[in-house]
Amino acid sequence: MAKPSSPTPSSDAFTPIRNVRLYETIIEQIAALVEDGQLHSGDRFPTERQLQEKWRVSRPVLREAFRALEMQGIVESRPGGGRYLRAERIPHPDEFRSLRLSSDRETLLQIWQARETVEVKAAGLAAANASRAQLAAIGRPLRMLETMTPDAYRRGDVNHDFHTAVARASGNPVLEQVILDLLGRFNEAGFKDLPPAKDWDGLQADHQPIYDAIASGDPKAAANAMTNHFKTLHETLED
Amino acid sequence: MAKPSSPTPSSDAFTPIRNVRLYETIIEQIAALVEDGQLHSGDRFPTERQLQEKWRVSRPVLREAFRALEMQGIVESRPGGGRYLRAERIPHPDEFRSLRLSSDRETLLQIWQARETVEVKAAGLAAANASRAQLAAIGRPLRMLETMTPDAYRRGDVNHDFHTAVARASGNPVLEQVILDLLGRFNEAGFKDLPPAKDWDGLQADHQPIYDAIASGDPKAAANAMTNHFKTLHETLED
DNA sequence: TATCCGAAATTGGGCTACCCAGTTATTCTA
DNA sequence: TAGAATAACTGGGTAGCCCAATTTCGGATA
Repeated sequence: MAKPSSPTPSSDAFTPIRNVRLYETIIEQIAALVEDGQLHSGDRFPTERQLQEKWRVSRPVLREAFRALEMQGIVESRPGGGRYLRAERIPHPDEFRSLRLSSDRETLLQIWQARETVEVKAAGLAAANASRAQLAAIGRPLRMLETMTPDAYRRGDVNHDFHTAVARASGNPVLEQVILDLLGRFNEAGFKDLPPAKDWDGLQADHQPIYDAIASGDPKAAANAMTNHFKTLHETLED
Repeated sequence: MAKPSSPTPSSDAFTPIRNVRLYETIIEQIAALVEDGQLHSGDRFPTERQLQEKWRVSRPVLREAFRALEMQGIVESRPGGGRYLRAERIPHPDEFRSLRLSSDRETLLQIWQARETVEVKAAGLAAANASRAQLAAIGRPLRMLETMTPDAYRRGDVNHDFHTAVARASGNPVLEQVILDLLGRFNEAGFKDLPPAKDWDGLQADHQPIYDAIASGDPKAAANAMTNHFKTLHETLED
């Protein structure tokens, strides 16, 4: 039974760009389960064997779907004890992809705007909360830049390490994760398409005032310095 | 070969809280591949059969790992054509979980702070960019509140819909997604532990000034109104 | 010689069937 | 009735198979 269910049934005429994977439709089924109110946070899922029969799919695909959700902390699996829902909202499968795949100029600027929003805040918090060790972590990339040859320590890494350190020093792990995520997307989306190290060294100089403001424990100055940093680079982004 | 590799080998004495799944270690292997510089964005992965032999795991677990990464847009699978890397950074398996699972008071406040940061910005942008339809979407939950009985339209939904609409009206999908994510986490983390609708109606009244400011196209006023909203509720959070 | 076409090998998508160890429920015993 | 032994159940993992889409590559053709 359950005829091998061809991955791409007779989809009309021209097959769409991407044929849907089975595990994605399963995730949608799970989402429907939650939205219908049949399942709430903390509840236990039906067993693999039950769902397998209900949705007419094999266990492996079921597990693929649950694994994807599990990695995002939405579902918890207890060997021998069943699976449990841990969230109230199941994200649509291509929610992430849609944003990540678009690497046009517009998206890049949108990421930039989002980054500025959160990183300015983080700089202010860092000025207020940074421990000595965290401050050192912020300064390290800058000193690297002075000491070493430009090529020895890749430029992108300097930038990444600096912003990461500031994010961490904010003392707010949630904010930190948001920043890390945006930073990652930014690098993927179009860092390579940026100025070929034109006045790159000059831009890097922007980092120093930020460090100084944080070091002196002045939140407003730190926020301003970070704002300037983003403003300066924003102009470069529009060459 | 590859002895069934018991899920939990003879882990020393007391087994830790959570025994590691195989697919997680595979993700770490993939991450190592990327960090070692053996693989860059756009490159093609070795085939399932090759990796299966290299890491001594079965194909299903390999696919579980890749699926989890695929859903996050980090990997792309082309049936018959191989798998391709789409990012430069592979997140650690419990990067998400660690934050989502902690639902203590401290985390709740951290989420709150992050939300304030991005939502204040979104309110300002919405005042500048909101279309007529988007403005209507913001006003709808408020009118619902007036018209209907308190129970007919669940309170949590009003709040959720309002903030979601503002986020969308910002015109920045990236910012919108960040807000949606934080909003979701907030609701999961501890919304239920909040005041049992004490002066809830009064708090909802805070939404009106935000709407008015956005409607009148005044970014600063909108940002201020949103800031006040968060400040007011912040006090409530500390009862 | 350059180009096009078709067969063959390759690759991911999916399924069935099986075994294992931890968890939970049940039953039997003291 | 409390407690221990046992059976049933559940997720973790493996092996092997078939299918359809994609590459690859060699041969026929212009």
